[in-house]
Amino acid sequence: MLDKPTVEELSAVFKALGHPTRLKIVEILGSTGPVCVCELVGQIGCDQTTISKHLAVLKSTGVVTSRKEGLNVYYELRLGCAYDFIKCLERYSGRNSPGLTCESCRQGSSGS
Amino acid sequence: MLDKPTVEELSAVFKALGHPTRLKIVEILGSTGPVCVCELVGQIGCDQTTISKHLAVLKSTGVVTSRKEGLNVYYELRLGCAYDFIKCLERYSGRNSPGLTCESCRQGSSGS
DNA sequence: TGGTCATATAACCATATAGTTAAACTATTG
DNA sequence: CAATAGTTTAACTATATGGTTATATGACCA
Repeated sequence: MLDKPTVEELSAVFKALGHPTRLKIVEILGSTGPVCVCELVGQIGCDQTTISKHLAVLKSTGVVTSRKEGLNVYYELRLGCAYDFIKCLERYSGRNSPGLTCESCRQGSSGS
Repeated sequence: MLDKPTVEELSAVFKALGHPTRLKIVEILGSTGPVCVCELVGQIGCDQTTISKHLAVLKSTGVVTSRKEGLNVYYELRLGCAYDFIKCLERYSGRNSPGLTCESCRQGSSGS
């Protein structure tokens, strides 16, 4: 049985996603599957140590997992849910949309 | 047509949700509908000015809206999507679950 | 075993964030 | 119009965060 996470744990997930670089990482992982750090560095164009620190944040909050393969470390999105939510938000942009709820996310989620 | 938000705008939404108090606010708004500030203060047990500042963050990122009614200001969840995602995450707790994706969020979200 | 590549960690600094207190609005009531 | 209630804003301080540089770890190869 899964014990319900505390609000602190939950908000830590949001916080982890609350940085442009980390969000880009999640988008890349979500759209292309597991990639190694150097690949992320190449695509995002940040310093390697910066990416590495961001990955550590994502990993510590359970958003991604990692596995070592030879010299490389491959990161994979664990919280596919997050990617779905991002896609959801992208359609319901910040200020332009009057709409409240994203139907494609809503489904069996209404039970308390 | 809605223009796709930038990754900065998107991450700002996550960042806004990335604080325990703000997440509590969203949970309350999501589960009970619009409430006034004093109600939130009562339920959460923070200083009123602190709540007010958190509400400003949520509002500026488009997560909630507000309307004045007499002396009170009522806040309402605009991004129902966020509440769904929270519920989703609650079922797929941080470390305990091996599962990757929350089916109740996933649906028509896969198209880029 | 020494060198090199991919990644992670440590130390440091500048900036952002959150909480607190005090003061300012704003709308209602008398 | 004064007093009051609900809410917001401003100013301040302590702490957290993010980026940078330098260094460490760990795996592969000569």
